[in-house]
Amino acid sequence: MPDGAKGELLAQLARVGKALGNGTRLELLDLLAQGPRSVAELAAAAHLGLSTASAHLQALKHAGLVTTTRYGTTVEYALAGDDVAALWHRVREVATARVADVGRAARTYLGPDDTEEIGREELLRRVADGRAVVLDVRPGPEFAAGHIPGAVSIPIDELAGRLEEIPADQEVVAYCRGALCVFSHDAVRLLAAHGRRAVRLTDGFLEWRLAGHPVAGAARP
Amino acid sequence: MPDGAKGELLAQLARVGKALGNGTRLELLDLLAQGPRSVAELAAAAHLGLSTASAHLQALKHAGLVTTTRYGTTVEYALAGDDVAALWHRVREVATARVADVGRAARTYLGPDDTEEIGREELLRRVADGRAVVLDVRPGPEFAAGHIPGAVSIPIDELAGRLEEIPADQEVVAYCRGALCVFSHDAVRLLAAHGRRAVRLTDGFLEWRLAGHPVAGAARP
DNA sequence: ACAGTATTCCATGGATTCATGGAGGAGGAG
DNA sequence: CTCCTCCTCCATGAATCCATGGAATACTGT
Repeated sequence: MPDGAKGELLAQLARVGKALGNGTRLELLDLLAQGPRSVAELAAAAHLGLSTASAHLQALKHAGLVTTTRYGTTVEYALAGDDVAALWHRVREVATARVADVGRAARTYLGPDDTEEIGREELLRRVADGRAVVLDVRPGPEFAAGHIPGAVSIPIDELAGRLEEIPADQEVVAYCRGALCVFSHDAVRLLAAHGRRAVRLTDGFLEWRLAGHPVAGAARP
Repeated sequence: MPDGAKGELLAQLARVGKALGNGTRLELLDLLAQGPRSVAELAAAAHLGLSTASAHLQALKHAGLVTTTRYGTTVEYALAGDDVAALWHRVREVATARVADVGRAARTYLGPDDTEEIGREELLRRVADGRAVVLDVRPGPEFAAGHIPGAVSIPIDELAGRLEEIPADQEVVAYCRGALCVFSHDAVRLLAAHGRRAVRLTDGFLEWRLAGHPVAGAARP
């Protein structure tokens, strides 16, 4: 890399890349793609120490990928914009398509390919027909920060104990955070094991939002 | 970042980010976005030692962003696909929009904002009207690997000595690699200094190709 | 087989990144 | 003012990354 103005420009661009070059930061970015969260919440959700989470969040902020807002004593981090969400989505897409080990790791993490998936348009069609109910299995705060209009929220942790809340005469379309999120896979398996007809959305809420579909409940206090 | 399957998946995804986290690699990626090149060519174009260039190219390959093909004794590196070009474009877009220092470094590198720019559609319109001639000021090999149909190739280094090759009765639309490439800025300034009416394409060939416009001369032997 | 060219491999020292625990600072409630 | 909560800053040692020059490898042409 040359010194001088060009080198300086490239070095600045590389800051964005560096921010994406750490699994912990990617996990935080993935959480933030679902909605704004405080440092403590993010640390808990990602099973990180507070210092560690804070440091990584500041690295993301320094790279311009997230912004902060102070509410009293808590600091809320949020994605800097939908272009950042699109960047994160593109990274996953390229990695999935181009790195064989990513496909392997994804299969290990998501489990066997035994669940049926449908696209966003097919979901809309089935809901319009009254054939399907949409089930959001993400943790409660993420549902609250925004979800597919009409979806029912039952976090995956509580699903086993709340099966009777789901109307028995319709099929279920479960979704979660995005293409590499395990919750919807687990939900479909759990529902199928209880004799319910269930499929999952191919990707998740991030892709739904990026595709420009309407979002419910995204108000900020 | 948790251990286990999820941590493994995130670590794999981070490999793509790490590959983007170094200015030298970004420069190589930017060159490869213009077309396939050998190691020696890339090293020369980026002013790198051969060992250094080779090591970085292998890092990009390990992250799945580029592929290699052997032709006799030379190894040709190429972008793994247009999804990688789109990723690189998105990184620049986010960095430009979100990191103040990038905007500053870009202005320093590209020079004062004294050149008129037009979009791709406007370029097509002016060419269709016979009002404008399109000038490709990238180095010869990049023009050969693909260019805007009908464009004339005069590398920026040779432009000062080849001004008479450009028809005097039309205005010039100069373009180069992409949004952060300095050649077209320099070309417009040079032409204007010689009394020619010249504007530049807002971005460059990378964006032209990604937008799905036709490309000439991209044949591979 | 031999010489020549293009590329990769390897060893090295210096710089950067990382996780972590404890101190420090900012704001709110009493 | 004082405690309390939430978060940031700081120091540290281990791990990783980086540029570089010289040796080793792969292939071509003779």
